[in-house]
Amino acid sequence: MLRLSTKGQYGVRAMFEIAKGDPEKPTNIRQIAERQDVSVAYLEQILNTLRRAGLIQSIKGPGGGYILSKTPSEIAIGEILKELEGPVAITSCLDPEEGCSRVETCVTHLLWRSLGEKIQDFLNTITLEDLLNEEALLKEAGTTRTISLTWGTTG
Amino acid sequence: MLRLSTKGQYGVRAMFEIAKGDPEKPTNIRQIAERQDVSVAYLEQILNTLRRAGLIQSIKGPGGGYILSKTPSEIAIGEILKELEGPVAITSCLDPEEGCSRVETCVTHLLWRSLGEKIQDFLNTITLEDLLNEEALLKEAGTTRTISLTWGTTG
DNA sequence: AAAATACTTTAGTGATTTTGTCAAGTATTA
DNA sequence: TAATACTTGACAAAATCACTAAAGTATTTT
Ligand code: FES
Ligand code: FES
Repeated sequence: MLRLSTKGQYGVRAMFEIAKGDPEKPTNIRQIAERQDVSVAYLEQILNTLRRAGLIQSIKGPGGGYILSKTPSEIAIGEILKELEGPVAITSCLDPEEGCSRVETCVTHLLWRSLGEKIQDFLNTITLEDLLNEEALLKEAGTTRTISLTWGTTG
Repeated sequence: MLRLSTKGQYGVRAMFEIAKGDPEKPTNIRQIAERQDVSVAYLEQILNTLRRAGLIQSIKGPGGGYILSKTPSEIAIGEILKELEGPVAITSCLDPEEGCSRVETCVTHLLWRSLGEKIQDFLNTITLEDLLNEEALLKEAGTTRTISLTWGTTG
């Protein structure tokens, strides 16, 4: 339950891949596609959305590609997902575009709203920089799984 | 994003409706359907799943219906959803039945896992009793929205 | 100017999932 | 034994997902 679409997943992975690159040298779409194992055509859609949202910039011509509009620490995962999948809305009742007449008296509504806010908070806290740091830790530890996540459950 | 299917939503609402009833007198399916505005046929599917999972018991014959197998405080929302929608799995990589070869080195995987665990923890903390208490508060406050949720975001 | 590179945009499509409905049961009790 | 009520499995319309395809626009190098 509560699955994220591939669009959101690929979007985050693509942003991560761009973040890993040199801020001066754009990462081109084929590199992203290859490293993250996603089709170029599908990535085009995704990166386009993210560019229109202002999260990345594109540079055309030979040697072109994509760069981040802000530093990795300023880009939260929640922002990326929001652009690709809209705001967190556990139920249609919570969707600004749909709504529900029961809202006023519905107890479960409060539950879903509360859960949604918790998720949103979490996603807005984690940034691309956190992912970069995490990868550094992963490599250090070799194949051993890192537990020292600042956003882990044990914390 | 991250929408719950209606099956899960209706399931929780149905369980709440049963929890509201007298533990001695079963709530019949038509009452649930009417009060929660869901079709009887669809509810049958849902309640059947929940019964097989042991969360509710059915009582046949005239005056029959459904009762909870445990007290409301012993039934977490997470249990209900798990039966109707399977475990939380933000990505297919996290699904026990699917998996992914990248798991070992994938940073985003750690992110989704962490988020999933947070959601799971939350859903396992809230019980039907919490919902009952919340409704009592709601009625007390009239149309004013209650903010005093123990599981609210204001903490 | 021309060619190469690379991003941009819009359509369309097959597979899958969701959201139910329908119909024919079985079990229990007044 | 009739009425009530739960049980089960099959099925289907609708929506969403996860892409693919193709033609276009912009920029830079030669
Ligand atoms: S059913 Fe829509 S708010 Fe509860
Ligand atoms: S893509 Fe499957 S674990 Fe990251």
